[in-house]
Amino acid sequence: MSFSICVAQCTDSLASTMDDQARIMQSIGGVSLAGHSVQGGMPLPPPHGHDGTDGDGRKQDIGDILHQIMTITDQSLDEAQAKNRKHGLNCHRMKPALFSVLCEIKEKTGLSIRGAQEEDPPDPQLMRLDNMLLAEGVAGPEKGGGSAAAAAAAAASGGAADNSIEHSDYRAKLTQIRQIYHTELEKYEQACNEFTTHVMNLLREQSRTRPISPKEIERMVGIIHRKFSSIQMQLKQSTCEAVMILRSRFLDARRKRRNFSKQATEILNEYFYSHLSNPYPSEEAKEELAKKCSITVSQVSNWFGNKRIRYKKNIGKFQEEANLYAAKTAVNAAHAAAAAVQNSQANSPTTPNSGFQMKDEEFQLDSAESKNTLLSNMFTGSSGSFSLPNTGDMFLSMQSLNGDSYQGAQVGANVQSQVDTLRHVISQTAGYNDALAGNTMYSPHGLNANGGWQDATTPSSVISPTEGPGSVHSDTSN
DNA sequence: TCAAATGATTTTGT
DNA sequence: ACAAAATCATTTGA
Repeated sequence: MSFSICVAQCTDSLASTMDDQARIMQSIGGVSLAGHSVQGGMPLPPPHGHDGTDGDGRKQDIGDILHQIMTITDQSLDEAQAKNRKHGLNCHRMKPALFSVLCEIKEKTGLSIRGAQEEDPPDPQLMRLDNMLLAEGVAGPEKGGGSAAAAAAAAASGGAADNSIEHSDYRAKLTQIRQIYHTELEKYEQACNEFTTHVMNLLREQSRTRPISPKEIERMVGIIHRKFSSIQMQLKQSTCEAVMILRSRFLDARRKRRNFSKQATEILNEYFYSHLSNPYPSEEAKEELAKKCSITVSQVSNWFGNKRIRYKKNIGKFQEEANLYAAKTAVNAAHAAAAAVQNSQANSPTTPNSGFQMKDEEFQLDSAESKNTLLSNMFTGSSGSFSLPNTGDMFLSMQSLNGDSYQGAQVGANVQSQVDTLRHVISQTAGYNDALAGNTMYSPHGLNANGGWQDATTPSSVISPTEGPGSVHSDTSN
């Protein structure tokens, strides 16, 4: 990617900092060299000037040497020739003197290290990127961090998108990004180290011809590192972007929606229709449903939210479904009730509602519909005439089965919800037109006049005194 | 290919 | 914070 460009940039700017020094030297040299025009590449002049004028000769001498130094820095260093020349310069008798002069000049110009650059404070932007990469599992400890990151990502995106097939795909891509990131990072580090040692060597060598304090070297190293870390930041940034794109593509549940399994839908529907008067599962109930359906709790919440609204919007459309599930749970209810009654009879012979004993065999019918008819027949009586007060009484008695007052043996399954279901069945068949007669209790679906559920305020328990006797508060499910 | 169904998200109200 | 309502984006079945 932009690696080579960045390195080039870095080298450029580094070169420019070195140019600065060269320029300073040039300006220093420029003063004393005025008027001279010695071209580079010349062998060292004879140690001493020709004629007597001592000052003049020495001046020229120094000028020559300086110029040669300049030429050396200007020229490429890799020629073997240059080595010889450098050596010659280093061994020149004027060298120590020149060196000390340079030191002096340098001190006067106060070039050394101004401000020392304050141990660069941690860049907040970089920190943010680092944190994010760590959270996404791109940076940080080797393998295994990926799954944690995926989980974190899932949690961040609303808790949905559970461990599924898509996740493995996502993880594979994330690993790919991770690998690229790490190889690039390694490359940068290597390049940075190489470059640093190269510059250090260069400076060390130069320090023989000009004064370079260790602080200066340090500063130079700092510059290099800063340059490279800015490159690293670019890498981190683009990695973050890549992860973001990946995440939005793979973890956006809306895109990758999957219908729940039939079984899950069944379970949810069963719960919904058997708690029709108050279809607000408690937190525990949600958890249990989630476990049963192998979906998340928030998915359960979503499902109930959708279901409530859609049911309410078009009750007619759901009628059939409601009947189906009502019948289904009614069968279960019958099972449970039968078991419970038998159980309780064993314990206390005076258990009420003995008329509610149903035998399993009575429900061995193949279609839900026929079950339903059977049930409604049961409750409406053979004549088909359905009297509201009777059913009301019946439910009262049924509720007493599960009421607080009931001290007998434990009633097996959730009789409350079963009552709900049964009531629904009845309302579907005979009792429905009677609902207009003013008894809201038998209006289907537990919806009140305002279109709200009868006790939507508290999802679990709390019986409101205004409710009819048949009102059910469920959520003691099991 | 299309409409219906459906799971998820966003907006709004409390 | 939670639920209703509206909406979106996808799946499914004809």
